Amino acid sequence: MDQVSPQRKRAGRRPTIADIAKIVGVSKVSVSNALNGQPGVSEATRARIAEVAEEIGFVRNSAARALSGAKSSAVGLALARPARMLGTEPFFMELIGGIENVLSDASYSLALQVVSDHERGLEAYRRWWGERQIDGAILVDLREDDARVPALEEIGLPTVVIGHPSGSGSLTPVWSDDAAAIRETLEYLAALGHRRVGRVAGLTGLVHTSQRDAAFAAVCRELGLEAAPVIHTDYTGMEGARATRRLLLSPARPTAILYDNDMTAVAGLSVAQEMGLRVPEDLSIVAWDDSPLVQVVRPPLTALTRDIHAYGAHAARILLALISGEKSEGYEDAAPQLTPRGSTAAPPA
Amino acid sequence: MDQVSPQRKRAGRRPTIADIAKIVGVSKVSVSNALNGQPGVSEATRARIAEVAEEIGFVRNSAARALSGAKSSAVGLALARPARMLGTEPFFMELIGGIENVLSDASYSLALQVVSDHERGLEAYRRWWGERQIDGAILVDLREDDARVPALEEIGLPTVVIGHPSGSGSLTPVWSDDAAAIRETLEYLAALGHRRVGRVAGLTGLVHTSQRDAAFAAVCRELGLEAAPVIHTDYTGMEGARATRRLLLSPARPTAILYDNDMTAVAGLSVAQEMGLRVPEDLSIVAWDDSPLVQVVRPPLTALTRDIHAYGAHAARILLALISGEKSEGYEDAAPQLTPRGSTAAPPA
DNA sequence: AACAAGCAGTTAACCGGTTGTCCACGATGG
DNA sequence: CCATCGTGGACAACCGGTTAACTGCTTGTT
Repeated sequence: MDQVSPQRKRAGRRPTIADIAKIVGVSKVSVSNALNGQPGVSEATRARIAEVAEEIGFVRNSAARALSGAKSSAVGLALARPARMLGTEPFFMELIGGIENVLSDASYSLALQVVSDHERGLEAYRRWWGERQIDGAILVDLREDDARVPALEEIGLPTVVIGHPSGSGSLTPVWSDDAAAIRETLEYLAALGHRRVGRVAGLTGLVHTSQRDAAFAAVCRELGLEAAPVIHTDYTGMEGARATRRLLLSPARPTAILYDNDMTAVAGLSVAQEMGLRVPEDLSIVAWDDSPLVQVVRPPLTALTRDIHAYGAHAARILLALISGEKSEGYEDAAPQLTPRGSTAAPPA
Repeated sequence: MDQVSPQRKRAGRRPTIADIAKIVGVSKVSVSNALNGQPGVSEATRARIAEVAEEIGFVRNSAARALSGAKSSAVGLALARPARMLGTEPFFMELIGGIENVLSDASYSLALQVVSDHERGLEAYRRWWGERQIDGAILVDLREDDARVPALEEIGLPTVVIGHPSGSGSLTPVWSDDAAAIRETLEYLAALGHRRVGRVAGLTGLVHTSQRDAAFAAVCRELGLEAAPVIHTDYTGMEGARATRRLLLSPARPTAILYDNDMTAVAGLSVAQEMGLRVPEDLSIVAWDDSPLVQVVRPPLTALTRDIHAYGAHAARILLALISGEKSEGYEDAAPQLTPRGSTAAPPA
């Protein structure tokens, strides 16, 4: 009866299990058990409860449930980027799409926060965890000596790191073999006859950047290629253009350039064409990450294709497994595949 | 004392206000009030409580707070897109960046769900609301006769619609004057001497598409321009290329084309160049939405610039106001500004 | 002097589920 | 015929924080 006069009976009060209990004539507990498939409720009552719940439009109050120690059915992802740069990165949207796909099948939702740097990102994870908002976390943009790794290890939050195991500590990594992709690309360029290959790389400090740097140097040496200087950028078109200009004006101008993302590659293409170089006759271009962008320019760019969507999906799947208590060694995703298009050819004689 | 023996005393129990209360020697309520800046607590006690809270690393349990009818400090955004298409749309990432910026200052987080269609999107909003996961919602991709509008009106969730007031019902709209932008563009093209202008539009059924369609037709008539057929696309490069091809092969080939987003414009540029047309000498191109993408191609594209980041920020700010009970008429953002670049010039004689 | 008002706190109840404990009832078994 | 067991279900306590109502006590008013 005390249900009838709460201090502030809101007009559109949402139905609770107590309402169902009253209607069916059983206790709250039975309703809870019935709705959760717990034993101790007869089939008949169970059916009746389900029916009434449906009828009055009952929705579980996840706050109440979480309060009683249950899961919160959400995972967190803090993206450390200057917000204005996000739009230029198809990568993350695709990744998020893949993650979401898996999560929503499990009725999990994704808490997303865009922060300015890793420090604030860590704060976000801490807050989410403190408030029991999330059951697990996904870490991206792994850096060398990333402070977030030990921090998340300490609070014991199930976490999947998108990045190479070498930097993920005891957290579960999901990664791809970038070195293999570099090798495939350089072998391809060497076979075409290129002897001097440049590289426009991404942000220094990121684990995958230095891994690619290392692989690039190693494979060049191995294949007897002359490695032009590696120039690091922030992935924007502007820096990609500048880096390309520097490479093309250097005394030892490369005959092919490998870019770390699609945007810098497209910018590089424009710069080359502006400088009167024909692509691919005078300069070959390879972009890391296939995307509509690299396919829409002329010539369409040879690219390292990977299924980013699947990548995100794998990460999410493993995270869900971790949350449900399973152990996981992580997952090595397929290495990026070289997709030759019109931007690569034999170097000028 | 009952604190000491809960049925399952987890090892790393997180501190609660009861712990603080015990240490400081006051009641839970005083702690709650102190921490929330409520009156009824002396400055001294307040300081002491803050100190202890900091010391033992207290974090509010938002589930418990939400259970007591408080806000959940999150807003929801369900994005209805085939997940794989997201990456191609800088627009949304920028928008989300802007939203996030404002939200995080208010310690709000954004619940994001990528769904396949509006129906599933509505489900997401319903679930979030039912579970008290969100205090407000943001609606994008407004369609004509959008079923989500009456649904959200009915459940009474504070909602901001990104889209024109004509379709937002009693929900609060945030929009920009697309008609003005169309007018500015067409006047500019007319002044250059163009007489026949084509348009590669976005998805039919979206409110802003038909608004632009209508404005385009009206202004063409007004200026005495011959409107080439409007071709609708799904915003992808592929359809943009196809549409461009159709326009350029039509008997009444336009001398200028206005595209509804950056991707189709860039695709159109490539198609034109492939067909041997020089841009801007033979064909002028204008892209809706400025982005790194349109600036990185050659020639860089004349574009309708708008500050999407600010757009998202405005929406978020208004939503927060709605949540705190204020009324709002909505907000008309600045109309997109024409930014002339190298892709527009006088038509061939 | 008497009373209202304000301040700093307290206690109890409550939000909506979940969990541990206990009970009544009927069937089973020896 | 009585002890045992299994089953559907009830009851109370609890999760952690918020709100309403109330209690002393100090201060200001008239």
